[in-house]
Amino acid sequence: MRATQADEILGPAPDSSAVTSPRDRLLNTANDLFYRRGIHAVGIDEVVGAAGVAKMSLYRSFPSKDELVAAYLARRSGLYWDWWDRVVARHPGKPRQQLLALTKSLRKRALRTGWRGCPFTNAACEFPEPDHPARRVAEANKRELRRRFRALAKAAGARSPARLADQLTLLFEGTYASVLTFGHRGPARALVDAAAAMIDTQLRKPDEPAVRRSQPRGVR
Amino acid sequence: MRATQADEILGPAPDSSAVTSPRDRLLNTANDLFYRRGIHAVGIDEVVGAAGVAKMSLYRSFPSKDELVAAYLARRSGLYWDWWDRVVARHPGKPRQQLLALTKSLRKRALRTGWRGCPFTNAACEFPEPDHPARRVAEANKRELRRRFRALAKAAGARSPARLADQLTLLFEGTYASVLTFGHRGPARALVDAAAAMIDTQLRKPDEPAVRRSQPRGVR
DNA sequence: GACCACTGAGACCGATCTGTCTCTTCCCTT
DNA sequence: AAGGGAAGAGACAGATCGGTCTCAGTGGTC
Repeated sequence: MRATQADEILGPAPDSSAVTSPRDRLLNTANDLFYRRGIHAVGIDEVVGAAGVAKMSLYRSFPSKDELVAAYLARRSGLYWDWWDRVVARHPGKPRQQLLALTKSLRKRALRTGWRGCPFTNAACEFPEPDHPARRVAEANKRELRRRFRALAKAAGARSPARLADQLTLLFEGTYASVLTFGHRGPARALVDAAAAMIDTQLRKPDEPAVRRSQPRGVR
Repeated sequence: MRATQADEILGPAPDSSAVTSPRDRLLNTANDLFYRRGIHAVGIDEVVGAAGVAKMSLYRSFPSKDELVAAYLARRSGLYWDWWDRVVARHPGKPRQQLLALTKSLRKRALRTGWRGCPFTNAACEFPEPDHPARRVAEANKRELRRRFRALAKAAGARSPARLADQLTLLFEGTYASVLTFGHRGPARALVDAAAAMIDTQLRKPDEPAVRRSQPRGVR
């Protein structure tokens, strides 16, 4: 009953206390505080206090704050691929439908209040140092994202899978980033239409007429 | 000789010292340090030291660090619109060419090493508080971006200017964000092709065949 | 030459940062 | 019942944070 279907990406609530181990409580609290408020803006004392855990318990489980951050991101990355696999599994053998389903699911997430974009991109924004443990986790997640997009684009028969993958990656990253300044009523609402246009353009034969399937009931 | 043509967005170099006022030196240094390393990661003492300025001179010009950050972003926003206007001015009366020129210029910037995406999005990432002065500047910049995209999309004759504007905003934000984790060899290279596809899809009549103009010499 | 506003230099403040150490309590196992 | 390991509580350290204050120098203006 931890990661429910309604909370596909975010993971369990931060207040699951007492019954779990200090380490789990710390990770839950770190997930909540670091994501909502930013990593630099949240101190160890606050994490420890909100988790209801002694400070020494933190340093018994993690060698440093940086490693706690990396662990928080690593767990979040696992949840992210869980979500991805769940969405993809709904359309087995139909890569085009899988790509569209991913964008639709992300769009739904982006319109929710309280969502603050991609934890990996946000962490990379806060930590420019190339060898920071948090950045390593974030970059690994992004490499995997690009790899999966390429695989799906290739399976869907895109003329240039690498390019379609990069275009979709741009749209995903744009959705993540746009909520930071525009909020949940911003351009993220255009994600599905944009992705559909990209996919159409890449899968249609060059001289084939454009079939504008999502045009009539479009947003705005 | 300050903001040269070769350095369209970034502004003057940080080491323009001595001759300028303490306030200008502080803004130059803040622009360099805050953008490269992040805002929370750079303390007042470091800014003051790198600028070669007394700490009191900072607090004589700015009431707080937050206001220095806001001033840095405000100046940067002005440089951003200077760049925009310059690019747009190259194709007077041709909004479609203007949109494409903007994406091409941004792509060129995105491929440069040392570029670390959008200072406004990055600042918004670091400061989630809704009433932070830096956030206010960042959000104003983004509102203006969206407004300008809508105006250009409308002038270009898009079927749905608001939607095309949002799609292009997504691509811009995606380009900004993607360099944070993928670096300058990441999916940002697909920006121009993606934007061209979006524009094509929106400006072509629904039953018109797709004219894939940038396909033959595409990247990858 | 006197005056004055501005600047640099640096001490200083309280708060907060990450991380360490000690001591006590509690629960589980045998 | 006894023992032991884990965890809570909190003091403590050293560094750094943003911000204030004082004082000496300096360059320009009447």
